[in-house]
Amino acid sequence: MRRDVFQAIADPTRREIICMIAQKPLNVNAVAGNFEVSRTAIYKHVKILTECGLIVIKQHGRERYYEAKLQKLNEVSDWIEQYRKFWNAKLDSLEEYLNKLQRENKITSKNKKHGKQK
Amino acid sequence: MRRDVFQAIADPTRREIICMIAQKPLNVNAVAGNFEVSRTAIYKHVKILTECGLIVIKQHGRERYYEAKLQKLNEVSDWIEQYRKFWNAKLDSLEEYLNKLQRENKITSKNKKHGKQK
DNA sequence: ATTTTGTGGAACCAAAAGGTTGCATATATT
DNA sequence: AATATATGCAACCTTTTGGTTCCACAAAAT
Repeated sequence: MRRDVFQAIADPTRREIICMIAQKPLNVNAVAGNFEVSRTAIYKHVKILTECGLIVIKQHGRERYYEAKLQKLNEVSDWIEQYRKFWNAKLDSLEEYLNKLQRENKITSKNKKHGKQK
Repeated sequence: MRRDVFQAIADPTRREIICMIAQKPLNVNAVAGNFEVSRTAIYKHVKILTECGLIVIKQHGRERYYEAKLQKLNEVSDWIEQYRKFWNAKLDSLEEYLNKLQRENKITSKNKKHGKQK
């Protein structure tokens, strides 16, 4: 039973749940009311989210409110950030290419001006 | 057969594969050589990664080199970024609290100065 | 020409994931 | 006290996932 943030956010339903309770804390029924699936199914998703620390539970009488605690998402964005330089490098060389095109275009424009100006 | 980036990076083996070929393009055997599992297992992981666009294949003779193409990871980091304000907000109020503590401490220090200066 | 190497993929399997119904229990409401 | 509501969770089912072995085929190497 692997339970890390990467796996937690892999499921679209769980991402929706995160979206909902990030706005304001809700209890299971309130969350389940917005889905087709049963309360138990939502309960299981929420359990996974609490087990990996993306949600905390605040009890009020018999009701339990789920609160988003999304700092753990940093694990994911940190992992992604280490690769950003790779695709930025690619984009940089694209930019360079475009600049080169532009320089060439300038020359062409000059030629045009000289050769075809009306 | 859902095939989105969130699900693709959920598996730790696939994240390792991404890490490896981000350094330099490799073929299946080279990748599989670094894992305990079979070539076929790696082949399947790579297939998933290509199907969601995180990897492209460059063929050289009978060899196929996998290249990382990680721009799609933006989908994930964009999703995370929309929530950063939530946990930053929490950090902000912590900072405010610390500032308040510091202000109170200043007053205490002043009192100390007045009362206990040598 | 024959053998070796690199690869894709079918067929199969066990475990995990995501769902359900049904029941127990604690807290509010009447 | 009796009823209604909010919740946790066991038991069960189906589909997906991650793995395997085995075979086919194309390109290199001998």
